[in-house]
Amino acid sequence: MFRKLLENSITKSLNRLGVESIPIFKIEIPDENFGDYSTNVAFLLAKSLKKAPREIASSLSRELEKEQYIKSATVAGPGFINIILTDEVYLHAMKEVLERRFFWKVKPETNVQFEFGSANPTGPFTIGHGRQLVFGDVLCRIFSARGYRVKREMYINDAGRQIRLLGHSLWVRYNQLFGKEIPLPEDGYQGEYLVDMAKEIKREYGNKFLDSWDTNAQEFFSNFALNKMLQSMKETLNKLGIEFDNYFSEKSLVIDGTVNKILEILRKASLLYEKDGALWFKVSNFVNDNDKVVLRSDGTHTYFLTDIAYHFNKYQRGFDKVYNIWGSDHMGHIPRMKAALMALGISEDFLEVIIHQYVNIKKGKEIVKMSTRKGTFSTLDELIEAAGIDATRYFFAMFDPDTHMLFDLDLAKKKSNENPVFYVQYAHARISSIFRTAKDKNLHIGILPDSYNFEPEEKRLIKIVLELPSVLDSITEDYKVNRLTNYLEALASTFHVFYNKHLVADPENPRRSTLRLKLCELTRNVIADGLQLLGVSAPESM
RNA sequence: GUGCCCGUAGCUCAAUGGAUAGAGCGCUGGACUCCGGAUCCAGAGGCUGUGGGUUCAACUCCCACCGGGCACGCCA
Repeated sequence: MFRKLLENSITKSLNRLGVESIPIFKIEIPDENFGDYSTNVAFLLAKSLKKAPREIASSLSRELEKEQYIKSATVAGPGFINIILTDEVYLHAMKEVLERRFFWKVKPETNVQFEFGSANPTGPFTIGHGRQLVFGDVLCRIFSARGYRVKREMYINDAGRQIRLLGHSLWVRYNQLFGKEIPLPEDGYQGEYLVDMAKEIKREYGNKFLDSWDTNAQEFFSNFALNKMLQSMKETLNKLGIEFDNYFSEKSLVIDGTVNKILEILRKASLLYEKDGALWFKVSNFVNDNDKVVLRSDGTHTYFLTDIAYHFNKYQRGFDKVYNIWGSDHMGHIPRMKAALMALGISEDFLEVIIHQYVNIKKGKEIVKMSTRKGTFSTLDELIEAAGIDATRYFFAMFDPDTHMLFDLDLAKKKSNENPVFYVQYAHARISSIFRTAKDKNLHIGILPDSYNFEPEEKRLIKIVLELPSVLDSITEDYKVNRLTNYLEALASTFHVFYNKHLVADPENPRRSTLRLKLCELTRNVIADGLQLLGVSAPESM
C-alpha cells in the first residue's frame, strides 16, 4: 500500500524534474533511525543524468516533500532518500486494511497445475518426501492467494519395473511366512512393511499363491501392494492436511493410447531412430543433451516415454502453465522433458520445474542415508507422531528449498522451543488473550480516532502488516516459501516488542485502547492468515 | 571429467546488489505486584570457504580454485 503510493510519487516527482526514462528502483524499509522508507533511485539515475547521486537525491527529496502524506524526505549517505510518512497516512492505511479483511488476496485469473509428491508407490512416505509434500502444498496455497487457480496433482507410477519388483518382493515375503527360503530379488524391496502386508495376504488367502510365480501372481501381488501403499499414503496426506485434486495413473496413459499416440507423432516428425534394438528419441535435436531410449529392446516403454505422454495430456487439459516439483536427483530429467515438449510443438515455458534439495537425517550423532529399497528410512508418519502436524509442516516450510537441510530427529521429538512455530503461534494466542482481557475489563472498542500520535512500535507493526502481499509475490517468483516463515517470525517479534512496551487494554484511555486493539486485530488476522497459508493452526490459547 | 545446488556465529538457518551481515537454540547477566515470562532487554560469539574481477556499493553478480551434495542408465 505504502509502497505503491511512494512508487507513484517518486515517478511523478521525477517527471516533474524532467526525467523521462526511470529505471526500476527499490523501496526499502531501512533501519528505523533513517526513516520509514528509503529508495535507491538516485544511484540508478546518476549515470544517465551525469549527475552525482546526492545532487539528484536532494532535488528529488524537495519534490517529494510537496506530497501531503510525506512528513519529510532527506538525503543520507552517498545518495539514499529517507522518507518519513505522516501519522495521518498510517491511520488511513489501518482503516483500509481493517475494511478489507483479506487485503492480500487476488482474484484468480490463471489456471495452473502443480504436480508434486509423485514418489514411487513402493514404500511409505519418508521424511524426505515430507519436505516436498509440505513445500508443494504451501506453494499451492500461496499461488492460490495471488491470482492463480491451482490444481494439485500426484502422478502415480503404477506401471513399469519398480511395481513388478515390489510385487515380486511381496510374493517372496509371503512365501517366507511359510518357511520357504526364497531370497528377495536383487534390487528388491527390503522394508518391513512388506512383511506385514504378506501376513495380511496369508490371513486372507492362506496358501493359495504358495510356490507359484506366474503372470497371475505377478498381477495380484503388484496390485495388492500398490493399493495398500496408496491407501496408506493417502492416510498420511490426510493427516498432514494435504489434499490432491487428482491422482493420475501412469498406466492409464498406456491403456488409453496416449503413449502410442506420442510415438506416432514423434515418428512422423522423424525424431525417432533405432539403435541396438531400442528406439531412441532425438533429444539432441532440441537441447544440449544425449538422445534417450523411449522403447527398450524388449519392447517395453521407458519412464521417459510415459512422462512425455503425461505432459502432453496436461497440455491438452488446457492449463496455462504447469509446475513440477522434483527432488534434485531428477534435475537431469529437465532438458529431456523440455526437448520433448518442443518436439510436440508445445512452448517450453508451459512447464516450469522447481527443484528442491534433499533432507539429511541426523539420528543421534549419525547422518543417515535414506533408501526405500534398502528399508533404511524414517517415515513421515513417525515424524508427525513425534513432532505433531504444526511443527512438522512449519519445519519443512522454513528452509530455503535450495538448501541441503539437516533434520535432527532427536530434536524434532523433543517438541522444544527449538521450533519457531511456537513463537509465532504464541503471538496469536497472546493477542487472543488480550481481547478476552479487554472484554473482562468491559472495554468498549469504538471506531478509530481521526488523529493519533503513533509510537515507533505501532508504526513498525503497521508497516510490517502491509508487507504480506509483496512477500507472497516474491514467493510466486522464486518459490522460496521460507520467506513466509521469516516474515511471520518478524511480525511476531514486532508484536512481542510492541506488547512488552505498551499497555493495550487500558480503561483509563479508551481512545488509545481502541487504536491499539485495532492494531492487535490486524496483527492477529495476518498471523492467522499466514499460518493458514502454511497449513499450521493458529491457536487462541496454548 | 561435464552440468546444477550448497558453503554465513559453537549448532540449525536468514539477509528483492544497499547504510553497522541478522534470528533461534546454547552460554552470561537482567525485566514493570497492569493485558499470557513459550515474552522482552543487554552481553559474548563473524576475514560471509580461498583468491581475483565488475560496481558509487558485493554474502548476493562474473572468473578460477577448495570442500560437500545431486545428476550424467535400455532406473524412476
